[in-house]
Amino acid sequence: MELTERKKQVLRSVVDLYIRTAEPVGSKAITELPDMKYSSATIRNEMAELTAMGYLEQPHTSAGRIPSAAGYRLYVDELMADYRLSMDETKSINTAIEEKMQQVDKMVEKVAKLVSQATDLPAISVAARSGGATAKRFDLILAGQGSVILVIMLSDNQVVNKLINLPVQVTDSDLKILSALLNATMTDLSQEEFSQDLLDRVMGSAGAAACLVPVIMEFTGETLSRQASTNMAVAGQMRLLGQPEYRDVDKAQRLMSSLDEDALANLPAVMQNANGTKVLVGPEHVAQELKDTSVVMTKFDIGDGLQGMIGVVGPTRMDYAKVTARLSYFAESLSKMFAKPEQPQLPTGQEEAKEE
Amino acid sequence: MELTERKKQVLRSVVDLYIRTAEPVGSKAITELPDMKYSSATIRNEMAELTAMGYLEQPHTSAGRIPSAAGYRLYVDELMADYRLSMDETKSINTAIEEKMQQVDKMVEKVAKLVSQATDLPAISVAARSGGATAKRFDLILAGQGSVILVIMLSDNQVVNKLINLPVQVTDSDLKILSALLNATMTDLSQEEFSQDLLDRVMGSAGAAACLVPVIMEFTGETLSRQASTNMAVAGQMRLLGQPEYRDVDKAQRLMSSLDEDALANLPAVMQNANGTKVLVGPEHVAQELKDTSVVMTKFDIGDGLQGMIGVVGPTRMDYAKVTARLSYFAESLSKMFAKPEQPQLPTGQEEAKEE
DNA sequence: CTTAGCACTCAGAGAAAAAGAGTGCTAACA
DNA sequence: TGTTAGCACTCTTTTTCTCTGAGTGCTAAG
Repeated sequence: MELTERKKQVLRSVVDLYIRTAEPVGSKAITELPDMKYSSATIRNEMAELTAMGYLEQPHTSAGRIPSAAGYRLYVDELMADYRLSMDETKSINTAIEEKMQQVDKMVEKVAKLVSQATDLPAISVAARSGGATAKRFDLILAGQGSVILVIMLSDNQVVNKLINLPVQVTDSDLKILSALLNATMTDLSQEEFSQDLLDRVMGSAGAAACLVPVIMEFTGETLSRQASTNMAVAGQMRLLGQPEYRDVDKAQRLMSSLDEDALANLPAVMQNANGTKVLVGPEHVAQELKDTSVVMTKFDIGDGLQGMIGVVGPTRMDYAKVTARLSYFAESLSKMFAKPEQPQLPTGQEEAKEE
Repeated sequence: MELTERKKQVLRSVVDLYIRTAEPVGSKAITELPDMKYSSATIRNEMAELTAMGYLEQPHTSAGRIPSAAGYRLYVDELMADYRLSMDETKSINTAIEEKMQQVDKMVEKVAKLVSQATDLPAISVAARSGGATAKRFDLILAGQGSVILVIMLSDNQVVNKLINLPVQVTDSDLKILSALLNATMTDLSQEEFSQDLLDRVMGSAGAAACLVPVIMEFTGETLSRQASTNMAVAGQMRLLGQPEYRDVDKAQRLMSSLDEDALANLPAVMQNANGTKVLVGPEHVAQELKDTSVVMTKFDIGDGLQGMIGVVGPTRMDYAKVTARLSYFAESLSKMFAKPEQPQLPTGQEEAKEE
């Protein structure tokens, strides 16, 4: 059987309507659409054939049709109309990004939150390093009696810090000496280069605060390897409840619990060598738990060897056109923001102050 | 009418059962409890009187009784049995705290997450400063061409950082000079002391990187005032769905949306001058939206003038004994952890590395 | 190839009936 | 005087049944 132009038009109409109403679509509803010049009988025939071809399904005999996974696939790949973002939409996305991206290390959480807001669906955001990070700078700060704060700045401009409690007293100048030493010897090293040998070498010249060195080295090593894997956040799970397919609390709950965890860990892998925006429809999923939801995701560039990914999860019946458009725009804006380090990302810094 | 010992016993039984089953409790069910030596008829009489006294209510004539707000109140204040935490529970709380509290500045989020996990209810965690914070140390780090990372360490050991993009080029030594200046002039100042005057003064001696000063000052001021107000996180909203009273998605959604926002902002105020663990039952609430949920909350000490608060939100029918016990223990452990700066919070630092 | 017409199917709404849980009251009992 | 057995009554919940209407597939005519 052939997929004629008219069949495509019918399929598109069914998907469009179903996305809007969440109810099975009957031949009559299609007839009433503008641009549809055929009678319900004709549409019925077409629909019957589309069903036979696997693009539509029927919940039961006397119901209308709903798109099958294959139907959505076709819709996403060929049929759906481009969704043009309105000025308002682009503007609100830009403002959000500008206002929220202040603290570098909370980036992932904030992006997830923003994307979720923009799409009204649960969102996930991941930052992963392709190469390995290195430490760019160490600072040691005395914090009260006997505890020290270690601040490490990574090559990707993330800042991590750790409170270390000491068994012995150290002075401010001890720390100055040690941090100079750390900066001299331990910066720009990849995780693999943190060897026993290095530890011995640093310990040798560490002076009074030597007891800190093993802790610092271990933490640094850990940090570098952790960052190397992934760093991800999920936001807006509750938004699923807004979708009629999740009126059933059990269903919603089942999905939600998987939204927190490993199921999502696989997603970045899917994006690995893909480019642009990718849509995973229902059963095409890697993760079992997500097999009746769809995922839209896209990559963006953070610079300094960091890869970002944002995505949203929703019912298969989600508004792919809108979601894809917003997500792509988001990715674009984020890439742009990270891409121009010479150029202030905010006009010139008057708005810097606004936070949260 | 008098609240006899037997009436109390009946009331306690009703609340206990209702907490466990979420179903109205009938006289028969009470009879079947061990330690209940009266017939259902007697219990019925008692229940009728408890209802008249306002401690119980009847959803409809032919249903059992459920506790009224007053009933819960009495239960919480006098009736409920102490819940003894098992070794497992205390251990898992301690391990969680030890493992997760590495990054000082992500404390609030992590505590919220942990508390929610421990109670299986949505949790909120707040850190608020009684006095004002001050900056303890400034660092400026050159990050690629034309952008600088500002790291501020606050008097409460929190570390905040901000990426600043520059309209002009600065060198590493410019930054050294400027940060020395900042550390000399801007540390230990409360928010109010950040005046135009100070700005002028610092600008005057700032040298090459002077253009950074306004941005830094503004950010610092903002940070101090923001930290001074509150810093809060909510976690585990979805856990509400596990409660039978929220099988109704609309209801759940309504509550959830208020869980994110202002409704909670009032809670810390309630704790202001209270001590220990506090229970707010349903209609006793400040926040309209929460009027048919209960909140259990408790304070803990972060040290350095910081006050912490943790709390959970749940149906009025929550297991107060268990929740209160866990929450109190949590608060205690956290206080302990923050209270001993001379003493390593982890044995001696071998485990420091574990993160996430 | 398209369309009008029609018999047929089946989910969902509603009404009616049946079941069951729990009560309040009375009267007997210790 | 406090306790309990017994019973009629109330009202929710569950089940069963009927009915309605949307939507279909097929046939035959345009």
